[in-house]
Amino acid sequence: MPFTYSIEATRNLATTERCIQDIRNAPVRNRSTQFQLAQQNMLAYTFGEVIPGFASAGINGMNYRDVIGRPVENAVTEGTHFFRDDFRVDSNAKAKVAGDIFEIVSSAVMWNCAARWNSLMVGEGWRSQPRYSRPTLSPSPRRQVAVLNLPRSFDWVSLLVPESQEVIEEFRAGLRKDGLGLPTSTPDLAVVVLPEEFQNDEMWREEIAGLTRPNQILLSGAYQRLQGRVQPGEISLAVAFKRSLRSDRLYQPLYEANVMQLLLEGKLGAPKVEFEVHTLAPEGTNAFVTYEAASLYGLAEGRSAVHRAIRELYVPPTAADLARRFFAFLNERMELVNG
Amino acid sequence: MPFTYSIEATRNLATTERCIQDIRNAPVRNRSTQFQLAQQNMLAYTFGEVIPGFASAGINGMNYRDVIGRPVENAVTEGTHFFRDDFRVDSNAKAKVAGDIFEIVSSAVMWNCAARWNSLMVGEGWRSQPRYSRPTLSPSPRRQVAVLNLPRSFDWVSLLVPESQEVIEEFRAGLRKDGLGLPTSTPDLAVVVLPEEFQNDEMWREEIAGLTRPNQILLSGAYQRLQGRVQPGEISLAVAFKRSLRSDRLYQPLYEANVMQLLLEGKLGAPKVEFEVHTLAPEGTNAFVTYEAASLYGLAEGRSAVHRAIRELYVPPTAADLARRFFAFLNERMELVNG
DNA sequence: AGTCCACCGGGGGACT
DNA sequence: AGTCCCCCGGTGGACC
Repeated sequence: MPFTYSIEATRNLATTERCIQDIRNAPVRNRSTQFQLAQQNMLAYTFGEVIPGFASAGINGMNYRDVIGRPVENAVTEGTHFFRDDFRVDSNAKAKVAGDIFEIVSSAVMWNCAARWNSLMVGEGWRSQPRYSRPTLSPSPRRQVAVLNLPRSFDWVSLLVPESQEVIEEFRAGLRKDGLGLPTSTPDLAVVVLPEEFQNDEMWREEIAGLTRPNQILLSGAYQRLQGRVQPGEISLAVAFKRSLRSDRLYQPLYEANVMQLLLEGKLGAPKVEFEVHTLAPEGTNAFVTYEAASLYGLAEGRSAVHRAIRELYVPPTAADLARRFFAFLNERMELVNG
Repeated sequence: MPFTYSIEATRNLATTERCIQDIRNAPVRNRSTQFQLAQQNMLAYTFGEVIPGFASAGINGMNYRDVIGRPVENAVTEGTHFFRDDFRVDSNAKAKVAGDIFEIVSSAVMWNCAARWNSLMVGEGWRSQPRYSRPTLSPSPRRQVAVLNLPRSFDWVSLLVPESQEVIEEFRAGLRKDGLGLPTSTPDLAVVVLPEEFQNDEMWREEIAGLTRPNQILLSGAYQRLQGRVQPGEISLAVAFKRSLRSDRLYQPLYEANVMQLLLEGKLGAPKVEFEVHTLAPEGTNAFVTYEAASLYGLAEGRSAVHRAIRELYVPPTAADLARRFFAFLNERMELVNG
């Protein structure tokens, strides 16, 4: 399972493990798709033994856009190898898969950061390979975190402890009388304080070696373990991943950040909700301006401590930069948690 | 310029007027586009003598999705005629053009509605062809409206009179001190009260006969005439057009409606801002739920008159339905304007 | 010629 | 097998 395409590795794959699935004889109803980009196989192929930022110096310091582009590149090489001139995938297929890969790989990088951080927090010291500077915050098992890659269709409110969900439910019940609502959806990823009952579990301190299918399932299913167990102030960071930007595609995170701030800060007394957006291709400067928008709830309340809805639009140059930045964030933000 | 593809009509077009432009020998830098869907030519071809809702009964009552799909259909027919197997356009090209056509044609329907409405308002009586039921509001020249199809990159604040822009600017100046902002963008269309200085102009009462290029320019440039001349309470309706929906593509209108409500209702004392979304393919019911969201500004203020940010997600069955609904809206909303 | 803007439909996977 | 979810890149035109 090489990061760099290998004809030998490809040859050894069972057809069900290949990156390209030929569905010309088993078409999906109402679609003309001939070949599918098997996203999970692609991740296992290219990142089966590699988590960027926790791999070789070459990969850790490689342009992150190129790293994220590699699975599609490898898949296209495979498809061309097996199907020659017949091979074709729609640009929308590549777009969909590239977007998911950016999200899943970045989540894996942050998962490993969290594992390393947690290991420091329980007093195991600071792992040295690959080298990142040691955080300065004084270690405490209560300052461990969980990185949750949230699934499609998720509702971040379901992470909260029942009492907090109840507060939100009552608020909504009041709105419903007037035919109103305040539906919540989700960021792509949430970093939360690891609940007390998990603070001795080793799994939260184990760095994964690659995105094999079992590891994919571990990461994508992790959120289920924490549903109903997070205090409002323990949602430490929310992230939206967008491989590239368009001016019309900026608003789901901006709106959701506003709603989270209204509910968590306004109704549940949580500290500032940190919501950021990651991209590899901002395409101009307009997005940075859009994301200077003040959080509407704070504005309306006329509070003194008004802040942006989106804390930052971040363009990771390399996986190592992403990791460094996340460590720095944890070092600062986790000070809020009593050690 | 037929609504139904005509080989004769196509044959008579100069190559610059054709719906398909062959750019294989003049490629756009960094693009692989071979044939362009000349959107403005397509509108002139299919709708050059037709404004749905103001045309024959067959077109007025035709499934609006099919009406809106016709320009691309005709263009593909033309392209296949001239270029046979060489002809290909990316689905993203069709997507872009179909979206713009939905916006421009719907704006034209509403433009003609406004013309008919205005004619009634200045005492010229109610035009009878095609037949729509006569509004009941007592006519007044001050109750005329302008339908503005707003361009890309627009800022709706620029419509407002200088005093109101000044209020917003001061509010923003306060935010800027904290590194914050509250940028505004735009709905696709705004219906505003026709300013006094235009209330005798005939152009606002003239129904257009079709989307010839000059008429396209008239409609798309109309907003320039009203910039700086609209009172905050005179933005009667804002519309976002989305030919089809996806759950991630709902939020620009939702967010912008919230910002408009904060600024117009909250800072400028305007009555309820009516912002709606039109689509031809909602794809499930989720969007209807998302758009039940209460306006965040009203919520935070704890005002009594909280309302939805988006008043309605509307799926026009036919152009005639769209026209009828707009007349009904005007009949109700324009009562707010002193006659 | 170059840059920016905002359009949306074809998607792989989760779930039923 | 059917439905839903949320991914984004290729676009025609405006403006420079």
